[in-house]
Amino acid sequence: MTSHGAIPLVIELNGVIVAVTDERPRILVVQHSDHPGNPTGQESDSPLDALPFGPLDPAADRTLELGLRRWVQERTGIELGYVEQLYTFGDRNRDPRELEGGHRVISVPYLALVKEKQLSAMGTARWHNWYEFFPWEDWLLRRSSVIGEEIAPALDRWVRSDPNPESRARRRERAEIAFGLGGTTWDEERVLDRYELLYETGLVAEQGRDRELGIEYKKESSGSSRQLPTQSCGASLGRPMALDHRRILATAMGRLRGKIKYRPVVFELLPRSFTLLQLQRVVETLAGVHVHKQNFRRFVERGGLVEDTGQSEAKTGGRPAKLFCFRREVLRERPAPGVGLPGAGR
Amino acid sequence: MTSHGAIPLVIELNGVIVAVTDERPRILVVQHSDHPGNPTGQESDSPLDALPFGPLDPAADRTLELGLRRWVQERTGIELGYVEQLYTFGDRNRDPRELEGGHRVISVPYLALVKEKQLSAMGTARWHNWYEFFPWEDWLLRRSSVIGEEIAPALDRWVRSDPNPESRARRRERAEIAFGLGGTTWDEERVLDRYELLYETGLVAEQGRDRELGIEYKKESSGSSRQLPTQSCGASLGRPMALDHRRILATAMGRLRGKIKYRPVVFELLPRSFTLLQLQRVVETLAGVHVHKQNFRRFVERGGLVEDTGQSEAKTGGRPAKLFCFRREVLRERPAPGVGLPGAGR
DNA sequence: TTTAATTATACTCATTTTTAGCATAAGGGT
DNA sequence: ACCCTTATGCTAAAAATGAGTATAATTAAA
Repeated sequence: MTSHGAIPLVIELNGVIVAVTDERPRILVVQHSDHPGNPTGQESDSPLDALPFGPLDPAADRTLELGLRRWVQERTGIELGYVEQLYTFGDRNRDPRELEGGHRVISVPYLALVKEKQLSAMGTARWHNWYEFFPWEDWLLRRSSVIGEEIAPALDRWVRSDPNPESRARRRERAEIAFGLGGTTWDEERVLDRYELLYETGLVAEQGRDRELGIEYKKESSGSSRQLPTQSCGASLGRPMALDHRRILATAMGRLRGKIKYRPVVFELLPRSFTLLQLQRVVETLAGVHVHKQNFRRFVERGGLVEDTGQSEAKTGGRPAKLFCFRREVLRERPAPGVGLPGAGR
Repeated sequence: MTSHGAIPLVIELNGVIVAVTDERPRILVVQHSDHPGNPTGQESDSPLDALPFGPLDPAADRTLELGLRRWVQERTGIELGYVEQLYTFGDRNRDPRELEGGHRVISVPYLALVKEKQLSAMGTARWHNWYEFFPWEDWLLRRSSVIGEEIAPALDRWVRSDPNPESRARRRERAEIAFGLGGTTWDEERVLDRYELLYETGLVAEQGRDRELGIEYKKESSGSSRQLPTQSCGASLGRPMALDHRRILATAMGRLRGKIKYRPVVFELLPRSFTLLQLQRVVETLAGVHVHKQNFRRFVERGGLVEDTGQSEAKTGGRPAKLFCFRREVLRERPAPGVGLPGAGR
C-alpha cells in the first residue's frame, strides 16, 4: 500500500521566527555551510545565513508543531507562542546534502511570532532585519529605488529575450503584476511571486549557485528557453541565504502581510499595552508601506480591535499617547478582525 | 546533521479534487478499509469514503506536486489543472497503519479544481456532494436546522460540563465564534474550526473510532477534562470518512471559500463561457450562502472580472442570458480580484 | 393568442466605508 | 512666549454596499 522506496525521507522543520524591535521586523538566523560533508575535507564555502531548523524525530515528536517547539526551545531557549505552518517544500535537490546522502529532505517551515528580541544569545543565532534579505520589499524609506534602477530594467531584458510572442506577453504580465509596473498597483503580499521572478531571471545569487550544484528550479511550464545566466548579485538585490531559505522567508513575509489584515496577529508582536502609533509602526514595517495615521486610528478604534487601558505613555516626544491593549471580544463581533491597510478593503 | 532515525517516514499525497456539477460542489472519493493489514485475516471493517491518495516516490517524483499529478493521472485519468497545496498533517498515529507498520505517515493534501465531472469511471472513485460530509455547512436550503436542533444543544452541554469557569468561558467563546451562535455572525470560512469542535465534543463519528484505536487528538492545551464520550453519530452530523480525511476536506473547503474572495479561482470550475447566474450559483454553492443577485452582477461587472462574449444562452427558461468569460486583464488592474460575497469587504 | 411564469438586466436610493485632509490638544525644550 | 513634536478630533467628498423597484425577453400554460 505504501511504498517503502529505497530512498529514505527526512523531515526538516524550519522556523521563521519573527519579532519587531526598533520598529523593524527581525528574523532569527543561524550560520550554515552549504556543503557540510565536503568530501575533500577542505574548508567549506563561507557560511551563509539560514533559518533555524531541526529534524523531525518520528519517534519522539507527537506532532510536527511540537517537534518544532521542542528544538527551538532546546537550541535557542525561546518558548514559542503563536505558531503557524507555512508550506511544505519537497522539490528534489533543494538541499545539496541530498546529492551525497542519498536521502530526500522535505522541509516544513513554520511562522512564529515572538514578543521581544529576548535572545539568550545561544550559538550562532542572530536577529536580522528581514529587509536585508529583501530590500525591494521596503517602501518605507526611499521609494525603493532598487526596483526602478535595477530590477525593472533587468526584467525588461528578460521579457524581451523571449522569442515567442505569447510567452513574452506572459512574462510581461507576470513582471508587471509582481512588481506593480506599467500601471499595476503594488501588492505587498506578493513577496513570493517577486522572489521567484528574480530567481528565474537570475538576478538573485541563489540561482547561479543552485545551477552550479545542478539544482533545477523552473516555474515556467513551457521551457521556451533556458534561464538567463546570472546577471548580477549586488547587495542591492539582498543578502543571499542558504538553500532555499530565502524562498521560505518570502513565503512567511507574504503570509504575515496578508494575515494581519484579517486576523489580529500583530498583537503577538507587541507588548501587552501599546500606543496607537506603536501599533501603526509595527503594521507599517511588516507591510513595508505607509498608512494614513488618522484613518488607521479610526479603523482600529471603531473596529473595536483595541481598548483604552486608562494609562498613557509620556515618552513620546510630544503629547502623551494613550495606552491601549488588544480587545479580545472583537473575535466574537467581527468575522475577520485585522488591522487596516490602504486597499485592505477587498 | 540530519537524524536517520529507526522509524521510516512515508509521504502521502492527498488530492481534494473539486468540481461543481448540477450546482453542487463534488469531491472525488475512493473506498478505503481502515485496517488493511488486519492480522486476524478477517474481513476488514466496512469500507469508508476516503480522499484519493498516493505515496510520494522519492526516487521518481521531482516535486510533490508532480507526484500528485502523476498518480492522479495514472489512477483516475484526470489531468489536473489548478492545484494548490493545503497543509501538512503529521500527527503521530493519524493513520492506523502506523500502529502495525512501524513507520510514520505524513500527509500533504492538495486542493485541485477541475472543470467537469469528466470521470472516466475508473476503480472505485466516485463524485460526492461535499455537503454529505458537512451538512451543517450548507445554508442554501433549509436554514441548516442541524445546528439549532443538534449541534447547539450538544455544544452547550459540552460548555457546561467544564468545571473550571475560565476554560468554560473559553469553550463558550470557541463554540459561539465557530458556529455563529449568541450574536456572533456565521463565518463560512471557519469550516475547520467547526469540524474540530465537533470532533472534540465527540459529535462526529471519527472521534469515537479514533479513540478505540488509541489515537489521541486534542486541541485544548490545558487538559482540564477528558473528551466527552461519543455523543451521537447520526447521519445529520455527516458521513464519516476514513482516517482524518474529513479534517483535510474541511481544510480544503475553508481554503476555497476564502480564496474565491480574493483570487479568481472560481473560473477554474466553470466552462470557458458562462452566464452570470451560473457564476453566482457556483459561488453560492461553494460558500454555502446566498448572495444578492443584482449586487453580485454589479460587483463582477464593475470589477472587470468578466467580459461579454457577445453570445447568449437561450436555455435559461426565461429571458436569454448573455454569456461571459473571465477577463484576464483584471489581474493587472486589481491586486486581489475575487467574487463578491456579503461581508467580503474585509 | 393571450396570460402567466421565469429569468435577465437596468436603475435607484439610502447607508456605510474609505480617502484625504484640516484643525486642535497636550506635552517638551529654549 | 514660541516652536517643536506627537496625539487626537473632526469633516467633506468619493466610493462601495445593501436592499430594493422596474422593465425586458423568453417559454409554458390557459
